[in-house]
Amino acid sequence: MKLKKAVQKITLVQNPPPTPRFVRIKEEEKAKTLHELLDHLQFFGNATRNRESFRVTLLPTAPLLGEIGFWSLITKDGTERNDFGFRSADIGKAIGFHCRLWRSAAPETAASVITAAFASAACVAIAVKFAATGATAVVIFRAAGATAGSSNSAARAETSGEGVASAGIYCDGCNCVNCHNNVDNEAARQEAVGITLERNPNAFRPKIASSPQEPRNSKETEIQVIGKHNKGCHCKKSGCLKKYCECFQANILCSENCKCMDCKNFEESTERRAIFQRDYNLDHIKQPTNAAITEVVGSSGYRTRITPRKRKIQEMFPRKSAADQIVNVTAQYLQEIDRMASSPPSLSESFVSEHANARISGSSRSTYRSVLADVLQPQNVTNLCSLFVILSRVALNTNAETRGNTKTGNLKASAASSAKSLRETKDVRQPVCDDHVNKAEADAVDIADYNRPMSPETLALMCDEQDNMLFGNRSANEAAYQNTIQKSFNFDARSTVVYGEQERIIMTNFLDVLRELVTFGSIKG
DNA sequence: GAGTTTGAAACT
DNA sequence: CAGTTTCAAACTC
Ligand SMILES: [Zn+2]
Ligand SMILES: [Zn+2]
Ligand SMILES: [Zn+2]
Repeated sequence: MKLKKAVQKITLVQNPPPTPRFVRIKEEEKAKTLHELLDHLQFFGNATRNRESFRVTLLPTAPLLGEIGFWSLITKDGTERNDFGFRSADIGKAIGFHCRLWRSAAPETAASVITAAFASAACVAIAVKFAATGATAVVIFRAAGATAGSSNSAARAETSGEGVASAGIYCDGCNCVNCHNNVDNEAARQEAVGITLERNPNAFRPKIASSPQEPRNSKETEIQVIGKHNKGCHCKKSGCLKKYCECFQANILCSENCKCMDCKNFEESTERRAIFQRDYNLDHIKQPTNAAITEVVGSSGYRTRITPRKRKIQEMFPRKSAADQIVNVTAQYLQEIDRMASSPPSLSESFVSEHANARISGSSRSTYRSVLADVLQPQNVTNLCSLFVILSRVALNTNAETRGNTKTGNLKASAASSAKSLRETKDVRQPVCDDHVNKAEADAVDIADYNRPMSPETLALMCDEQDNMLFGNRSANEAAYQNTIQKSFNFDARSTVVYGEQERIIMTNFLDVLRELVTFGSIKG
């Protein structure tokens, strides 16, 4: 008993509460095999998520994936978009998310519904259904910081050091949680400043040399010329006439330090003049009596306070070991992946499929056809989506339970049957977006619910379930591993396990899907 | 220097 | 005006 307690203590020290981000995969080599596996697919971009929402950034190279067909994200007016986000709660709803089938004979654009989404340490998968045609697809994004061989960004941020504390200005009345940048924490603040300076001696140097800060009554144009951005801006799209531009924001003209494109922030610029004139009019003509007040905040941002934009230091007091603290509950499925990754990567393209029902009767020439169309059956996508949904519900309900009870059994059955149906490629004609599924999806908000603890009973059930469901006859090692997981954590650390378990369920089943697809690909090609 | 992540301005 | 999209700096490697 004593020994056990000691173990717990050590584990606790090594495992502080997980940050609300992706769990880092501990063993890099195994993680690498996972990424190798995922490299057999193609990522469309990177993704981060928090509790409420997903945020996805398309890779710059994404259009090149069009070799086998690709969708881009577009706005309603047809322009391309780089990144987008959506809320977990909106999954299953029509949210005006537009996709375009790229490189199709006749690029089609349609509003889409995100039918499911889930996130793991390694990837974010989003299932989309085209509203118009009913075509479905699953797109896989690489999770933030989950590039092969690297630790995740949360861990990396631990060692990064841009402080919030800036040049003697304290936070006061800010909304920071646990803010230490104030007079009560002078020592800590100084330390953070010191660390930051050590890393970057220029961290607190003003960006603007002799920028005009003094209020004045008129003739702004003359004053504005004074000052120069030390590093210069690198604007590309704003013309340096929006506050995106640090020069414009600082109320100075662009200089030779700038590497901006299409710069309109120079003395003779008519565009700049126009803005200036408009600003002046707003301040002095429309609201003449308020002139003194608007001195503080100009309508276009001139004369606003210049606050350098800095990334937050991670919790001000970096915990060095955090990178190594997250439990590795992924070992088992990673072993599976090892096996898989060593097989020939015949499935080397994006995981994109189309719904068979979507094809317009007769000719299909007008629609994009993936080279994987023969490999990826619609059922794969459908089943995968369904799996997301059901597993989401499992996770949700499991978390809602405070103690293990009979409900768990139902959920177990549900998940198990889902996984089963996923593997069987029976002809499931049911569209992903059927009503009852949609409802489930709407409920399935948060698969990885990080913080809620799970009872030991439930935990045990979940573990058993996975064993039966995924590994049939588990090895003694794996059994021991499961025990270790359960015994190694006290109440406080348990949420980590919960998250890990959920992730493992999902990823393992996800793995099954991928394996199945690889198998098909091997057979085909 | 390229690629990624982040905070925030701009937009609706 | 809250939610979403666009933007460029800060960051990492
Ligand atoms: Zn600029
Ligand atoms: Zn500039
Ligand atoms: Zn410029």
